[in-house]
Amino acid sequence: MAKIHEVAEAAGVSISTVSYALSGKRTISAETRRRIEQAVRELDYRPNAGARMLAGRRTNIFALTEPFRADTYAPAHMAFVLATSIAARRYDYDVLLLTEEQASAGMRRVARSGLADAVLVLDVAPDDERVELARHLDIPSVFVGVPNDHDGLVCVDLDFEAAAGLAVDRLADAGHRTIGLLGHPAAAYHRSNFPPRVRAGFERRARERGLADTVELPEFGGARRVAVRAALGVLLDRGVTGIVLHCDEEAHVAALDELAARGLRVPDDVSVVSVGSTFDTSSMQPPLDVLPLVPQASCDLAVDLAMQLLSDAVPPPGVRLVAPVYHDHGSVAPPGRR
Amino acid sequence: MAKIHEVAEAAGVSISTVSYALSGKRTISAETRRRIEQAVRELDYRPNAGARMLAGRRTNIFALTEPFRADTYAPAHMAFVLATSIAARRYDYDVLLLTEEQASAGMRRVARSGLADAVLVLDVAPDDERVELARHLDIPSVFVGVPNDHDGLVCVDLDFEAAAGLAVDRLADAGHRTIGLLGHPAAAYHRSNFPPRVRAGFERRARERGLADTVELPEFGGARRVAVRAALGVLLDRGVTGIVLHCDEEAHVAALDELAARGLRVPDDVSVVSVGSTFDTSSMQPPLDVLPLVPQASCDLAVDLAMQLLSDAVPPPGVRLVAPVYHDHGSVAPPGRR
DNA sequence: CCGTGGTGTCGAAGCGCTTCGATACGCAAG
DNA sequence: CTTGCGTATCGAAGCGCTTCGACACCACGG
Repeated sequence: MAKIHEVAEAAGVSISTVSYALSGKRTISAETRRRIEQAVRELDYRPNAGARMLAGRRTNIFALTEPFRADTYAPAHMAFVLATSIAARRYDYDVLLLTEEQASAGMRRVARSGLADAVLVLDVAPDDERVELARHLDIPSVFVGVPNDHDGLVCVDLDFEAAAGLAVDRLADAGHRTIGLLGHPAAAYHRSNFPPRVRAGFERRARERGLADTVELPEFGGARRVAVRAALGVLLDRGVTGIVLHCDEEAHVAALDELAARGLRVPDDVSVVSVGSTFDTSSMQPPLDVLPLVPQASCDLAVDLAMQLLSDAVPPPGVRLVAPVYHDHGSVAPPGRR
Repeated sequence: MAKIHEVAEAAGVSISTVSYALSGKRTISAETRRRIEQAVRELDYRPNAGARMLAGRRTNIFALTEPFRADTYAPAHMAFVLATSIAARRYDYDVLLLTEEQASAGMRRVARSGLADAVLVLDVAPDDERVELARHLDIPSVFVGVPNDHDGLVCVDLDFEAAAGLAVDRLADAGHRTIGLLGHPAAAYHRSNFPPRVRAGFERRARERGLADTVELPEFGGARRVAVRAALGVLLDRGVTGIVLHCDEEAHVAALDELAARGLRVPDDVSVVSVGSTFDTSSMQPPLDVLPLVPQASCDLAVDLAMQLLSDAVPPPGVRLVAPVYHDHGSVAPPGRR
């Protein structure tokens, strides 16, 4: 592996000139820069990571804490990890994966050994042990997700509440007066930070628009299909004509199957809107309107904020909500043909 | 963050003594070691990662290349990433995640900057671009999976061929004379390294045991269920009484549903064995016998090998196959009641 | 002509650790 | 009493980079 000293020699300049040329922190004449860049290319030079960390007090590494649990829904989490990694690369940062069940241990270890410049916190629980730790860590952190107690933290997330509100609006605008939310199982409301926000947004907007609303949280203990069937039954019995779906892909499919089995067509008999999905609802049978959760949107912003936290223009703590976007796939229509 | 110098001071010894006490590379008296350990605890000391890399020529980091593709089956891949991370922690190693589509770029970058001590290669394709690169890299690598051309590489994997062979044996031992393999879609046979090995093991053992065998690779282009139904139809039409399943969870479920729909009971009418699954087949309806792919087994071994490659007792290149284990859940019985 | 300020480059001092060789000590053997 | 050796510890030299302050040079105005 070539070293900066060899580059300097090849370019006929001093070591420090090479360093400045590469970092751009001091002006270097065009000609000198050209020679240095050529030497770098010829020698296939890349600064040694350890030396850079030690001298520069920059590791160019983000720690990513993602405490994989048994019940973790893999596809969504993988999408977030991937999106974070891609976002980090834009700034020439790499991602160190912390997966230990004792999430705090990893964060503390990495911070104390100066292995990372900042911590990105994924899969945030409403009452997350990492919140308290983040406050006392000596490197900055960004939460992708909003814990209950987020005082002094920098958080990024989709505005789930607004998303649910827009879903309700769409149904109300189409003329529905009785709507229902088919949500994640009740347990998810303690484990994850966003289901409660969807529910709150749903209920608030329903109230504001004067709609009758019902919330059903199927228990997936046994067969998923059975639970979804039961929940859907409750909603339909109450005369629901518009349904907001906030659950995983399997439950979506099960719900659509069940509607079909009951002879109900979407959107002719029932209107459906999906909220906060990370999977593709546009190729379902039928395609569903959706206000998706886009990992890239949150992760790009999270990485941007992390970079700012490392600069001297430190942004203030607070929650940054990403505005939801409505994608129309034709699953909402006026009620009443039933 | 405390530094080694402060630890030395607190323990009343020199810096080098602290270093040796912590690394164990020279003998330190029990009493001195005690004082040092106490100082470390009190100061909450952790060696600075950058300094360690620079001076020690050890980064304590493994790079993990996992080129997430659109068609990646998330749960299995996540399981491997997690297993690797856990295995690495046993040696106080952290994992740096390389996800770039251009997988080689990340490997090269990390190797050239000395960011990692070794590369762990996941999600290996039969004709993987990382193979050639690994040969020319100046840090060692371990492949979890076996590429076609694995000359000079260190590879670890489940012995898929043996697993398929054992599955066939089980069916043959139970008295089945006509068996079928319901495999991954044909495309997977180019993308991944193990489907061909399962197929080869299946066909070879079937031949050895004198069985009639059929291989069906459903195309999941449209609805999964439809494809699985068709493939299963072909197998049953040919008089298959024993089925080996080597496909994803969804296809398993679809296959069992389809059997039930045809009024065929497992194992009374048809025997079924699952091969190389990472998901739980014991809680399916009905529970299925399985020769599972256990991420932990492969990843533990891969990390062990990586550590050896970093030691002076460098193991020879070659393929290390993990022996498959048969888990009986009662889905195989003698044929003929049909 | 000298002073002034901007521009481009260099030398050297670290960053915090590991590790080599040297040293000091005590103890058994000669 | 010296010699030799093993044990426990120390000092100092890097590891490869960043960055600070210094300096040389040139163009400009006075």
